[in-house]
Amino acid sequence: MDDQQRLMQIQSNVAAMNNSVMGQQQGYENMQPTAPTDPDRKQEIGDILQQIMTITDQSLDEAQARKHTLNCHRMKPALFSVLCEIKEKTVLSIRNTQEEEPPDPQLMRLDNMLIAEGVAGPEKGGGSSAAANATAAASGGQPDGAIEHSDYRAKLAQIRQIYHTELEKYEQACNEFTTHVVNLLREQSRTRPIAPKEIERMVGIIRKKFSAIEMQLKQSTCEAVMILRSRFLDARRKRRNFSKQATEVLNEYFYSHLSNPYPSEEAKEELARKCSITVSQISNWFGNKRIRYKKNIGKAQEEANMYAAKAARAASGPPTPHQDPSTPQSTGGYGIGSSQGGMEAGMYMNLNGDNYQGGDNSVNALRHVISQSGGYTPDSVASSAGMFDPHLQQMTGYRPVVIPPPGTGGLDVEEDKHEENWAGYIPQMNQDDEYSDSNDEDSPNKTK
DNA sequence: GAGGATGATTTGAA
DNA sequence: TTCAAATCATCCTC
Repeated sequence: MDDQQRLMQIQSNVAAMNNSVMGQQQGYENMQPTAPTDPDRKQEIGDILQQIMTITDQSLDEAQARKHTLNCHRMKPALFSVLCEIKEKTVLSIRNTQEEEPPDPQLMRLDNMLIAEGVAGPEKGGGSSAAANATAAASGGQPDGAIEHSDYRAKLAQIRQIYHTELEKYEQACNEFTTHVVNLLREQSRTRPIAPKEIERMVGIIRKKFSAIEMQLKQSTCEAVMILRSRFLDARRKRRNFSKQATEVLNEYFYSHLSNPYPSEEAKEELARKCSITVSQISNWFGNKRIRYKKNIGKAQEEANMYAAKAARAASGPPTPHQDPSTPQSTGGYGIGSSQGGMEAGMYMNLNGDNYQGGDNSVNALRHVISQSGGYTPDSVASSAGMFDPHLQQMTGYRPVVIPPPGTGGLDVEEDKHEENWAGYIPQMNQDDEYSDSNDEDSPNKTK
């Protein structure tokens, strides 16, 4: 509907309502020296409306003067109330067409993310705690991790602060602007019909505009957090070798449980504590170790020799004049005699799973270590001076060994569910032959 | 810088 | 979920 039509409608409404406003007009008429006739009155109302319609086309001073004239016009209250009524109807019809909009899913997603990341809502662990976990995993619990973590937290705190500052600014600006517009509308309501609902609607529009700006801010904040996070997670890929001591501990465990190198959860946790790395890193390490052991069994056996010798030295320990023969010293590893709940001290096993009551010398210790490492019989140990013979690198013949007797708690490893698969990779002496000829390519139990 | 070593990740199977 | 295997990415040694 254009201005002209609206004007016509208002005029006809005014004409129709003329009778109803007559009562009001009576008072004014009494105040006026002359009472105009009907056509004159219509003309007058038409003029007033025309003036209202064109008031915006005039200069400020001119409009101000016109406004003043209109305000003082005797017909003003009646006209004003009619216009208010019409306006009210219009506003209601607009309002009715405006459905209550459901919350924007995008905004909800952003809000949820910001809360989860600890940027919005109360300051809590959120993303920073996730970061802490990831950093711990990345750094292996080493001090560097703490540095990275604090760095991440500092940056996240910075983002949080910027976000809240900006949000506050927007809210303040929104409130100021709303107040300004409301005041303006109230001011205007003196000269033109403005219903409270219209003001409400205007406030709603302003808030909507500002919430759109807020959404942009939230989006930018989310992006900043994602960038920070991705940088942080990229750092996770930066590999750091474990400390020498940690590798030693892990290798000792591996070679002293060579028959079944699958540490239980408890053992993993204990190893993780000892090595200052995470349980998942322990799992990774054992996974890699098993694969690489299989792939390069020759080299692995050299390493096994080394650790066997080392364990033997540790087991024999410094000479003690009155050592109890029934309690050989711990290997220092996680197997027998260790604090890990392994087999009782002095209880060793041979290939057949028989217990061997150990003595007090290094041969016994070797028996233990080697039985743990590869399941050599005491005899074979003795014949090979308690070490993996270099020939072992070429050795053939692998079969399951070292079955812990029931009820002993066994080796500190998981149940033997993997043993069958792994058994094929355990170096094993043929009990009839001391060891196979290194060049015996046709040996029936060749290395896989 | 090349190449091996090594920790982490991905993928598929059980 | 855990594991094996393959692969990636980085470190380390020469």
